[in-house]
Amino acid sequence: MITRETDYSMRLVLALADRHKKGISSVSSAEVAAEMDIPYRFLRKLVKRLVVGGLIESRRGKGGGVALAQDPHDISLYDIMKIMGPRGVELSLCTSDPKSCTRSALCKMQHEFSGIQAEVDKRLKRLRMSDLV
Amino acid sequence: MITRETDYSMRLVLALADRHKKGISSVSSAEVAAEMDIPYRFLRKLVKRLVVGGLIESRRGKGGGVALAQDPHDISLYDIMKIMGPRGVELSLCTSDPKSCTRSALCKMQHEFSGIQAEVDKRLKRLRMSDLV
DNA sequence: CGATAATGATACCATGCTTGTATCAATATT
DNA sequence: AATATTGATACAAGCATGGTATCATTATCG
Repeated sequence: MITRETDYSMRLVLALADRHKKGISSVSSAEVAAEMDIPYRFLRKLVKRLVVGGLIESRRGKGGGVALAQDPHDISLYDIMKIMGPRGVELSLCTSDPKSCTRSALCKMQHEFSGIQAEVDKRLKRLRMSDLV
Repeated sequence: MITRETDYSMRLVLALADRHKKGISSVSSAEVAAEMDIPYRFLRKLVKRLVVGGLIESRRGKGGGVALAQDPHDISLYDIMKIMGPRGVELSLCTSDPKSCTRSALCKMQHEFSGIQAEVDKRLKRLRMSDLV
């Protein structure tokens, strides 16, 4: 499921990829919030997580702001979703933690789920920010 | 995401498919709850929804119970997930309700999401209960 | 008829997740 | 020193999930 957090994060990264393309070194969170229609305070929280996650960089003080920490070509939707929470990427407990399923030995579904999970992951990793600017 | 409701519903349907195979016409919710390790009252709610959804049938009174309404071969995991709630099947608002995305015209992601959604749906539909008994 | 075994219908509740908001501290530029 | 930015943390409303409780209805069997 694409949550609001993921949605907003994508918008932010896309805005930064756009600046990157134009050779602009950084932009303030406030500007991105206004441009991409994201609640400012909410965006600030997301910025922090993406910084910790290594996708973007930030600089404090006047004239500061945020910028991509990597080339847009190296950032996939999968990367963003993983930072925004494992629950955004994983379909079921079955695949991520097989022990949580008491009858895993009997369950033929686990294999099927793994296949679906792998396919989804593959496609999310293939979807790079550079393709969307 | 596979929720508890979906998980329990699958267990129920699998138990009924097992009875179907053995030629047993019906079984009580209580028996399935005990056998499949599902909270009884919770299961009762799921039973109702699956009956309304047309996947299973129920008969009241002594000697009553529940049974499959269709052949196990005609019941897919997709069917169960759809009844348990659209949020179980759909990845994002983007694909189900394009109008909810204000910048849909600009958004190249919508197409990608649709592709992933279609692939997941295809696999879920392919996964039939008869394959799991 | 009456006891019993089952589902039908509703309502309720606790917990956690999602989506925000508010406040103050730290820091860099001018 | 003023200002514009991020950093850190706490708080809160709303909704979804998982689960429980109660009473009504219906079918079977003795």
